[in-house]
Amino acid sequence: MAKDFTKRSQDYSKWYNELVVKADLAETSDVRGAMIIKPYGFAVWEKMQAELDKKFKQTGHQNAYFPLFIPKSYLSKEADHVDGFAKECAVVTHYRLKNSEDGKGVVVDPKAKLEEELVVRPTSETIIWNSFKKWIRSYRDLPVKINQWANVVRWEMRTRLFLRTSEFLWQEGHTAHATKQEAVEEAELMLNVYADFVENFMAVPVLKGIKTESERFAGALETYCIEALMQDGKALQAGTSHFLGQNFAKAFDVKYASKEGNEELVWATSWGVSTRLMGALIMTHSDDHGLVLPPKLAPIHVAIVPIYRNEEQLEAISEKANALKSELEAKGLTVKYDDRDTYKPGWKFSEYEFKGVPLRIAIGPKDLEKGTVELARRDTLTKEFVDYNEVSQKVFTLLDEIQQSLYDRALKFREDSTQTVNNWDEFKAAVKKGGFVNAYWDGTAETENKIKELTKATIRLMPLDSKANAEQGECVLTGKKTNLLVTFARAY
RNA sequence: CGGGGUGUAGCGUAGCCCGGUUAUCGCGCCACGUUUGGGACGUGGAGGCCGCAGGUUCGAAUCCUGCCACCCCGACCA
Repeated sequence: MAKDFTKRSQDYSKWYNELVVKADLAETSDVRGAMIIKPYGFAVWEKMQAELDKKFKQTGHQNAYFPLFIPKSYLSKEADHVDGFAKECAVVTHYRLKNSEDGKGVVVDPKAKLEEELVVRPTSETIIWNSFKKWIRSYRDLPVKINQWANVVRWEMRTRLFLRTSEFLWQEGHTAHATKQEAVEEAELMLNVYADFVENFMAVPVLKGIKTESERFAGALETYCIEALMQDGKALQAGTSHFLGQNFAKAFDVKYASKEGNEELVWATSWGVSTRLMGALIMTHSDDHGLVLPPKLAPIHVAIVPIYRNEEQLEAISEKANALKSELEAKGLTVKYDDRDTYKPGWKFSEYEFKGVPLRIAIGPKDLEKGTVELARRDTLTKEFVDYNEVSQKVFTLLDEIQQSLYDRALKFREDSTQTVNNWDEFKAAVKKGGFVNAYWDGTAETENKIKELTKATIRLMPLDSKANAEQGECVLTGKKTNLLVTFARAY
């Protein structure tokens, strides 16, 4: 399995592709750009969903479901929005097939052309706001705070498993508020929910900030984002939250009667994270031995492998293993006792290692004699013998430790990979080296584009409070005085 | 959608330049036996429209044309 597995230093993207497939997370499908998420990969995604869903509900949101198909005319109601997505929309034009003339298959029935073509949703603002219009009459109907778990389609030229696929899974939150302040607070709140989740559950440290105008979501006034740094020094946008102002309320004519009896446009937000988080997870923690999963997202916390020479030994070991399994499961862990006799222990060790199972316990004849087990941790690849009576406690301690140490390790990597530069030569060298590069920027799209052209680096984010920054510096490209100290990187 | 590369068994490959018996090897798979503290070994077995469609030829995995898919590098993006 991990034999002939590409090392990160040899070819990082090959390493990633092989890891995703060999760890049984996902595979490519016959449909261009679309992926098949396999049970093991989906189990990780389900853990992410479960935690996020809990957080959304705790912050007052309700789940709902809106159609996959959006009437083409809806999409064009908000000008910036349609501009942003038009180039990557799949369109449904017909609703029926018929047998082909030569009898060898089916063809689209030209008679079954749709009056109005349907767009497969690239995101759902328009169809949701079309409903909000019907739902919202008075200030008493506000706020409306909806989330939906769904698939969306964005026709991509180049795709990579989890990182960019034509169809992907995500959640999209859509809220409507009476005041600007409330909407801005909502967008900021959800950004914090994401950051909290990504850092504490995925053990992936993130920077929080806002996007420049050119990187902003199509139709938003402000896009808040969290950015993570991958091991190859490239940044990955892990989640976004948008303050949409009144753009969609205007486009869909969503007004409410205020307490004072005035007719007012409502204020909007939307926010989402996708299966792309799986890519962030993989590229933050995994190593040349395969996947590394933080305990909070691991579908299997502990794998127990018996080592035996005869049936008698297996029985004695199984008794101990099953007792331990029950004890750990009673405390909420997922434990796999792998007593298959079709694979040898060494093979199983490698398999669980490759699949990122945080802890592995081996029980053999020597352990039976000494009353111990061998406990191995995935993140450090270290092993130790532990008294059987203490192993349960030790497992919990170690899982916490692994969760924390993965985060600490990733944070240290990010800090070591963050540079602050003051002039163009330093900037070029820093971007070439990789990682986050902090530099002053004069605030113009022109300079931003020029920098992107010259170095492939983009502004990943501006600090949340950048507008309040009193410090002055010189733009790294133009030398103009500016107070905008922003973070650049090459990005996924 | 531009430039480059690759398509041979589930996976990785030899053969292709220079056309010619039954398409090579490894891994994996199946059966039986021996094994089991870091990817076991033996014996036997199954598995191929040589990416697809045309063409050249007595004869094509091999030569020609077109198409498709995947990978890498650009443009676009979560």
